[in-house]
Order: sequence, then C-alpha cells, then structure tokens
Amino acid sequence: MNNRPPARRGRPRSQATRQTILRATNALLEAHGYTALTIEGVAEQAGVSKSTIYRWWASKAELAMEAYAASAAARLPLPDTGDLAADLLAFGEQFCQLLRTTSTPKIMSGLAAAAFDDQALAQAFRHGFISTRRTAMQHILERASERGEIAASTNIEQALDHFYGPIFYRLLFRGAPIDTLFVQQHVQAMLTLLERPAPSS
Amino acid sequence: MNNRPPARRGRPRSQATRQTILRATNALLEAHGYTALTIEGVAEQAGVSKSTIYRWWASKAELAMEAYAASAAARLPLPDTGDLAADLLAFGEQFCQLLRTTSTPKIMSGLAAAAFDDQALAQAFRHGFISTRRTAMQHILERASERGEIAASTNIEQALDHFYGPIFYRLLFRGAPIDTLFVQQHVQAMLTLLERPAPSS
Amino acid sequence: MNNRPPARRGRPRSQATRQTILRATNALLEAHGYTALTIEGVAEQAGVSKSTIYRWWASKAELAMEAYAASAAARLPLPDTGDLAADLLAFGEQFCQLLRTTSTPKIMSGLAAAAFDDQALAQAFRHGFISTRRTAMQHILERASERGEIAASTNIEQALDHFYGPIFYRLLFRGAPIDTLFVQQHVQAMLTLLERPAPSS
Amino acid sequence: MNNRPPARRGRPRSQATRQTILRATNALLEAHGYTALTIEGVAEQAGVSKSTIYRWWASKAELAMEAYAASAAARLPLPDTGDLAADLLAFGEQFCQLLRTTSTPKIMSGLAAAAFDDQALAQAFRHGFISTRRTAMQHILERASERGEIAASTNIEQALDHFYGPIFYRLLFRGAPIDTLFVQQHVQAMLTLLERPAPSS
DNA sequence: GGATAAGCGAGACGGTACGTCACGTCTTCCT
DNA sequence: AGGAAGACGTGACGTACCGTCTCGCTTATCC
Repeated sequence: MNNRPPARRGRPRSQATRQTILRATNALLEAHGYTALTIEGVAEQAGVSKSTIYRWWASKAELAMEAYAASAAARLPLPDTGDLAADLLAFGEQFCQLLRTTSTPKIMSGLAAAAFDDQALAQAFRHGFISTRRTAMQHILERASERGEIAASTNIEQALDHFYGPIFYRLLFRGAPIDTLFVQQHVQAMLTLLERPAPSS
Repeated sequence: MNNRPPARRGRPRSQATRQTILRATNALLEAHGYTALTIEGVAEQAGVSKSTIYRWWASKAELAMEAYAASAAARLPLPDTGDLAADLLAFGEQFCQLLRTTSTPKIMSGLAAAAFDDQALAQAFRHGFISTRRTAMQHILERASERGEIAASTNIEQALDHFYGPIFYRLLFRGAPIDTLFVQQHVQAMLTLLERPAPSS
Repeated sequence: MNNRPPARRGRPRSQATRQTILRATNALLEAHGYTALTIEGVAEQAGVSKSTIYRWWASKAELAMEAYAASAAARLPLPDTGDLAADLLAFGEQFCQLLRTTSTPKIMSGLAAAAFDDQALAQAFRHGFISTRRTAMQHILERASERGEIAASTNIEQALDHFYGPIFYRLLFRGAPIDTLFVQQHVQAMLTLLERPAPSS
Repeated sequence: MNNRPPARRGRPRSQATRQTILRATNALLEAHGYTALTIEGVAEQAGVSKSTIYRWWASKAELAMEAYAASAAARLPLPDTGDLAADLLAFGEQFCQLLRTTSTPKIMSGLAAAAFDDQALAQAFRHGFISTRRTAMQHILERASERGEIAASTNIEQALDHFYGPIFYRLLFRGAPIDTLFVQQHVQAMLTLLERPAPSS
C-alpha cells in the first residue's frame, strides 16, 4: 500500500477549507432543507469562493451527500443486548428518533430524487446512506442468527427491506408518525417474519 | 353536493386549455422527468401562456401532481380472483410493472421531496398518489377478510405499510430490481404476516 | 345642423361611467404620476371593466390626455388688468404656481414623450394642452396690442415661444425653480422683447 | 487625481462588453426610440446577458442616458468666430440640425419623463444632457462678454434659458419646425435680449 | 532560490427559469 | 348593444443561481 501522499506539484488542497465547506453545508441543510441549499449560499456561509466548491464537488447533491453522510453515519445506533427483540426495539426506537428530530428525511428525499438524474450520485447515495444503515441492522440479524434466534436460511436482504421500507414509506410518502407505538408494532411484525426457528420435527 | 352550476361571472375557464396543459405536463414528465420539468417548458409545449398556468397551479409540483395523479390512478390494477394470494400476486406484478416501465418513480420521488417544503402539496400528494394506491390494496385485503382468509383483527394499515414500503424503498433508495422474483418473495412475506386465521379448533 | 343625438341602436353609452373613468384617471394621475398610470388601475379605481375603457380610449396616453386636459384648462388664469406688465406678472405667477403645486409637469412630460410614438396623440396633446395655454397668453398680448403697448408688427408666435419655452425648459429639463423671482425676471425679459412701440418721436 | 490602478479584487469588468452594450443601446435608440427600448432587446442585440446589464445600470433610463450622453456630447458644435451674432447663428444652426436629423428629441423627452420618477436619474440627466449644452453656449456668451459685446452684468443663466427653452418647447411640445428661418429669428431675439452695451452717454 | 504549478477568494460573465405585471383581446352573462 | 367580470396569449420585467471564466495572491514542489 502506497499511502504516502502523491506529492503532487502546486499548492496542496486545504483540508481546513474542505471542512469549513462541509460544516457550512450541514448547517444550511439542517436549517433550511435540501431544496433551499445553494452553492452560492454555501460559499457565502463558509467564506469560500464558488470555484473552490466546484473544484471538489460536482453538484450540490454530491456536496450535500458527503456533508451529510458522515454526520448521519456517526449517529447510527449500534445496540447489542444479546437478544434479537431487544436489539430491534432499541435500534428502531433510536433510529426513528433521529428521523423525527433531524432534517434527515427532508435531505434523504431530496437526494433520492436527485439520484434519479445522476447515476454517479445514485451510487454514492446508496453507498453513503443506504448501505451504512443496512449494515448496522445486518449485524443485529447476524448475531441473532449465530445465537440461533433465527434460521440460517433467513433471507437477510428481504428482512432489511421489510425493516426499512415501511419506516421510510411512512415518513416520506404518508407523513405518518414514527412513534414508539409504531416501532413496537413494527418490531413485532419483523419478529413474525424472522422467528422461524425451524419447528424441527 | 355542490351541483349548482357555478354561474360565475366573467369568462369561464377554458377546459380545453386546462386539458392541453395537463397533457403537455404529462408528456414532458414522462419524457424528461420531474427535475427537468419547467413551467416555461409546459407553456411552450402546450402553446399556452405562463400566466394561464400560474393562474391555476401554484407551482410545478402542484401541476405535476394533478397531471400525473389522474393518469396514474387510471392505471391502477384492480384484480379480483377470489383468492388472496392470487390477488396479491396479480396486483404486485402489475403494479411493479408500472413502476418499471413508466417514469412514476422519478416523478413520485420528486414530488415527495417537494412535499417537504409545502404542506398543502404534501396533503395533495398523499391524497392523490398514496391513498389511491392504498385503497386499491385495501379492497383486496377486505375481501380476503370477508372470505375468512385473514383474521378480522388484522391491522390493515400496518399491512399496507408492509406491502408498499419495501417496494418504494427498493425503488427509490436502493435502486434494487422490482422483478417477478421479488414480487413472489414479497407476496410470500405478506402472506406470512397476514395469514393468521388462528387455526384454533 | 342636425344636432340630435344619432340615436344609434343598442344601449347608449353611459355618461356616468365615462365621467367616473375620467375622474379616476385624474385621481391616479395626481397621486402617482403618469408613468404609474395603468388601464387596469383605472378600471379598478373606477369600478369599471377594462373593455369599457378600451371602447372609448385607444391608450393610456389618450385617456390621460382627455382626463387631464379639461381639468388643466379649467385652472388657466385669465387676468385682465388693462396693463401688459401687470397681466404678464399675474398670468406668470398663477401659471407657475399651478406647475409647482400640481402633477402637471410630470403628466405633461409623460404625454410629450408618448406623443413621439403616436401622431394622433401628438395632435391631441398640442390641441388640448399647448394651444389652450397659448391662446390664453395670446389674448393678453392682443389686448396690449390694441392698447398700443406693443407694436402691431410683433411676432406673437415667437413671443409665445419665448414665454412658455423657458418655463418648461426649467421645469422639465433643468429642475430649476419656477418661483416669484424667476417670474419677475422672466416677465422683464418678455417686456424687453415686446416693448418696441417705436417711440417714433 | 486617482491615477492608481484600482487593484480591485475579483475578475475585472470587461470594457469590451461595456462598450458593446452602449453601442447596442445607441443603435436601438436611434432606430426605434426610447419607448421601444428594452433591456432584453439590448441584451440580445449586444449578445450579452441581462444580468450583466443590470449589474451596471439600474434601469433602461440610466443605460440610455449613459449611452446617449456621450454620443450627444461628441456632436456638440463649438463655433468661435469672434463675433457673437455669428457664433449664435452657427451654434443654433448646427444644434438645430442635430435635433432635426437624430432621435435626440425622442430620447430626451423620454429621459425627461423618466427623470420625474427617479431623482438620481434626474441628476444624471441634467448633468449629462443639459449642463453640457449649457456650458457650450456659455462659452460663447463669455467670449462675447470679454469682447465687450454684451454687458458684464448680463444674467447668463437667464440667457441660456431663453436660448434653449424655446427650441425644446417647439420641438417637444409644439411639434413646430426648427428650421433656418426659426434659428435666424431666434438669434435675433437673443441679441435683442443680450445686446445692451450700455449706451454710455 | 527562481520557476512552475495548483489552490484559493473575489467577482464578472452568458445563461435559464423564475414568478409577476400590464397589455389588449376575448368570451360569458347580465341589464 | 353596453357593460362588469375575468380568462387568455403576449412580452418584458427584475431576480436568483447556475457553472464557467478571469484576475491577483498564496503556498507548495521541482530543478
């Protein structure tokens, strides 16, 4: 692995500037949402020139993605209680609280829409926002599988779709609440789908 | 029922113009997607003035909504085979085919994102796009309930979330296929959740 | 002379409506000036439909002209003291006061500019605004001539140009005051130009 | 004297673009008059974006002013024959010819009307169009004064009003000709007003 | 250490679309 | 037929951002 910096000629990119831009983007996203985010706004907020932004990000979608993905990933809950139902409840509860208290839904729906017009962005979106969340949940399921709580044959992919799908559907399309009651019922349904410990006999 | 002819004063709104605008909007939506839709583009395509559009629709979101909702509703499958599994399969298959072959996903994601910035739009979106689809599915479940295929106590709302949620999640967020295999597995999962006729006796 | 009204078919033109429109126009002219005058504004102010206005006046210029010409003409001073200098002073003083206290300059400059784009309007403007004023002054000069205060050979046209020219020039182009001092000096200059009674000896 | 190169930050204003805009404006003014001048028209004619025009000029009036003032000033006659009457005749003749053969009257009346709605514009108009012309004439009168052709006590301001006033009055308000005969009579009147060489004795 | 490259802030520039305003014409109903 | 209401196509408005481009200046590496 050649991890030495490439030692390119010319003035190196300022990491400070890069962070300032990402922070400004996040602040604006949280404050006014994705639609209202503009490159010019970020430039002003960050005290940075537009060209500097365009040098490193191709569009506001790409910028928003990078800015928000990190902060979103950092907040992902990672419960490990040793019990599937408890893990699901804890994860669901904390995850839904995030969705309730941050601008995440707004931003994700904006990015999802933008992704339809830009394949590269779609790629980044799925990697930065979707896979991360799926992986977190996957760990829970795999641990449950190792403990024998769910059958080894369980279709994990499908289970993940069934966990996240209804949550986002309610949030983005129905405007329905993502409260404790919902989480409880949702986890119950998940267990119904998962708990097939092979009745043996 | 307000069936009185409005008997309003002044020149009445031209229905021909209205239809032309809606048709032009649909054509542009299908051709270039929601992001690329502009009021000016619709005006030109329809041979209509911008002001006429603004007179009746407050934004491109509202226009796209009305234009697309009708055409989308008209295409909703309404199977009635007398068997829950068959109904689900038929509905799922046809519904997913629509999502695969039209610009519906693009448009819905655009509208969903726009709905976050406009409560009135959100309202219209849920009524025009979401409720319609839910109702279609609800009829299937209710008929199954009457036939005793599913328990009367079944939480229909939750079932609907579980049906639509994963479909849109795969489509908008994961970019995952909505093919026949998926539909079959998905319907199977739905049956698992629903078929709890409490064998009792 | 057949002075009976033509007795045309259909509902006759409403004189009340006509007057309402002219009054509304004058009010708006005085309040906001010529530039800000719009047909739609007049229609609203007068509680009248746009078509009614267009039925009788071809443009806002023509309307403004008719509306303002009458009210302006009514205010023209007509001094008759039996002495040229006194008449000139009185007329000048009162005329300039009108120009100072009403929107007349604004309106006249607007109309003069509009007249360059419309020959019919130019015609009407000269007749309604310019000739009227010239005639008033002309009477003064003619009476002076009859009294022998100025030579019969005096070029009246030229004298009128010399009287009105500087006033409007100061007002419209220079933004210079049209106060008592100016009027006095101006009248003095006029007398210098006019009083050539050829002392004969 | 601010001769330091401004050393401003950012991309400097393109002088080429500026000139292109001014030239396009003049062309359109001369061709279609002031009323028909539109910012969009100038932008198209000059191959320039609207925003660039709005960046530097606040209104079509301001633009027309700057565009036309320079070209008008460049054409001002500056006779110096050593004789007042000859200077006046030459200046009057040439000046009136300009007014006859160019769109100047149209443009000036438009600007004068616009100046009533905008004090800054009025200021610029007086400086760009009016003072320039007055100064030219003033030089003629001052030279005559030095030569003793007119009394030192002559009110120059008033003389200038008497020179320009009737010309513009005939042009803008009366639509009366500004021909050689008029100029001769006008100059004669001016001399009557000016030539007061103190009869001594 | 001087040449050579970028990085960077500022901001001008050609564009596109916005949403608004008033235009002048029209269509409908009412008087 | 006159008239009020108001829909309509048209054209320009002035604004907001877009993404690109020149500037002058700074900060590095390379010869």
